[in-house]
Amino acid sequence: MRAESQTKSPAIWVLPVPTPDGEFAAHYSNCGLCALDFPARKPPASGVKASGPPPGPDLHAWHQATVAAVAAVLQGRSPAQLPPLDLSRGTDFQRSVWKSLQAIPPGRTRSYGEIAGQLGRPKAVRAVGGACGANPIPVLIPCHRVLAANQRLGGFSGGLPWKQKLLSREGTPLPPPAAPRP
DNA sequence: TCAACCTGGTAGG
DNA sequence: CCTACCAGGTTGA
Repeated sequence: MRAESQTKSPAIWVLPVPTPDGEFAAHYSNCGLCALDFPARKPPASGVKASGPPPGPDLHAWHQATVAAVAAVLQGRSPAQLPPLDLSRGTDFQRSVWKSLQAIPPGRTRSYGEIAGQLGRPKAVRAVGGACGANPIPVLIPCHRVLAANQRLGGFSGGLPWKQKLLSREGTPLPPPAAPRP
């Protein structure tokens, strides 16, 4: 046995994550959850998309944890447990940002500048925004809890409506109809 | 090398 | 309150 072609074929399994807000799609590598997609209007992956080598030890256990974790966040609560996260495809900077995001509890928010300063790069505010946008596992890695200065919403790759919905679920006071206006 | 980014702060109306 | 503009770190082509 030898590594046949693991260079370009990560072998990803995609499983559906049913929730009251739609069906998310969880992508797993042999190292854990590597991506989470928001509900699509027409999810092509309503099943398993296996291809190549065998999955991790317990793909089922991982997925069970994912489903429970996503459900918890959608209810504005902190997940009791997370599946192993495979963030290997991110840069060091991005991983450090994502790690900081995981430290933000539900109902609390930070600004891009706060995250940047926390990482020792107070000027890298824009880079932090970029890292948030590159977050492969939204919801579980709460990039939605990062607001712009002035408590404005800022942006969101997954769509601002989702950012608002997630924040309101955890009781975060959204900027009044006077300040916002992206 | 260059442009794009989920920003931030300042200046002016 | 709102637009305009510049400074700025990191990333991917």
